[in-house]
Amino acid sequence: MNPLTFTIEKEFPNGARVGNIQTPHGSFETPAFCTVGTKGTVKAVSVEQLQTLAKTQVVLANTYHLFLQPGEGIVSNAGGLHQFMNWHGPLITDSGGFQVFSLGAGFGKDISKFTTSRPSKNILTSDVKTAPAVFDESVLTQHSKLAIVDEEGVSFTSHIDGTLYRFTPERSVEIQHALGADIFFAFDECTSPEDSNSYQEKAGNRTHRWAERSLNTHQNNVAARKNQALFGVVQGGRDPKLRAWSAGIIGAMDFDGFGIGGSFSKKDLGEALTAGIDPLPKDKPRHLLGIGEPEDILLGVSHGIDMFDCVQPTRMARTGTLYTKRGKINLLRREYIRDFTPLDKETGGYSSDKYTKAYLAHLFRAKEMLAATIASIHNLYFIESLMSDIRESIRDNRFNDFRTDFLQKYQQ
RNA sequence: GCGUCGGUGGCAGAGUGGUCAAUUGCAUCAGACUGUAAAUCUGACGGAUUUAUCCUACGCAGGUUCAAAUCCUGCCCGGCGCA
Repeated sequence: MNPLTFTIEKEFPNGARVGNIQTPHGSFETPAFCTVGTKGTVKAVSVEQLQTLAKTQVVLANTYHLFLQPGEGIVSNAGGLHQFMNWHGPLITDSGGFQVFSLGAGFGKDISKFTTSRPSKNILTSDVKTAPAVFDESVLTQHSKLAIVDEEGVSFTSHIDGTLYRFTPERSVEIQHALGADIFFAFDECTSPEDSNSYQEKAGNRTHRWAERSLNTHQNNVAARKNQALFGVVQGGRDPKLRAWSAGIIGAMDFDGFGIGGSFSKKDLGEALTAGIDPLPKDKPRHLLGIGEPEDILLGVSHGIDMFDCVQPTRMARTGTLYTKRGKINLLRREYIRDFTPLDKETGGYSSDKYTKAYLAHLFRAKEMLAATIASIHNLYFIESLMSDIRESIRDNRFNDFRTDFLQKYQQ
């Protein structure tokens, strides 16, 4: 029995599609936004608020973080992550592959999912990418990073206490089995957009081998196979040819769905999607990892992406920025101190008309915790509402118009 | 009244002869953030500006010195102690 059923309700050739995914913990409609709850909590927001106020469909947690704290054994003893965190809806875990990048090549460099327009400082050249024959801890300190990759896996220095740990594809799958999410990801290497094509190819090959190993480990666990779906992750960097290559190889493996990983420059996301989605099987869900600005979601949907996850709505919320139909606003700006209008009347929903900008501006300035909560609920609802509008528009054959209209107002 | 310690930029608080328009924190202003090392980080923060420099500033007024927030004198104000 398959733990995941993906039903496509309507789709356009090589384009947007609407459907739903059933998991052992309920179903969700696609295209879907997966709210990120890295450490088994969506920062500043309770599960009850997610359900009733933010209209959250799916939550995504992180293997690396939960492994470090509290450890997968605790979560497993609690009865799995659903039980532990009291989220009984669809749940996903990410493999820790992104941390290979953010704590490794991207460490301290001002780059994460996208390159910045600013010239990045201290770009390490390919020397650091040379895997040592025998792993030596000093390599980490030598290059001031917390993670380093080799063929077998990745060695991490915990950002919490400096302890050295080792992740392999097998270990990542084992931890994710213990966490027990409905969907989880194969362990991959998220590469830097500043890596050369030859490195992208080398890392891609390794990610493909890791995908195979992740898949084997999962398939050998009969119990886990019944309850958990495994997604493989496409890499390939920014070159469309490499994207297509990686998608062809990962897409041919027996995964339940596919993640599209990597880090981009703003302008080549579209190309990467065009090249990287086509080789994937049409009947399986595609998840664009770590992307969540409205304009990027719309772009992804137009290419046939079914799932997104992103830190952006909650992180922005915590630092004082709200999404509105007319673009993002930073509540810490002087102009909102005396702005007694609702947060975003046009979006509707819980926080949009119950609280004023002046009140939230006050909470942020006073550093009250409730600021983060209200703002997070607002932003999450905004994105959920956008996803819902997107689905409706696909069903009604007017996605392109919707996209144009939305962006025109949003980017004015 | 006597003694003593002190008065520094919006606030707190360093500095105790030149490298001081003055460390740092807070506040303020602006910016960044996309599979969360993030309730975080970056920049600006006396005035003018040809961006080189000039002007005004460390309670007030004088003085010493090539040079004073820093030393001296007087005054004003505050804390503490004794009367």
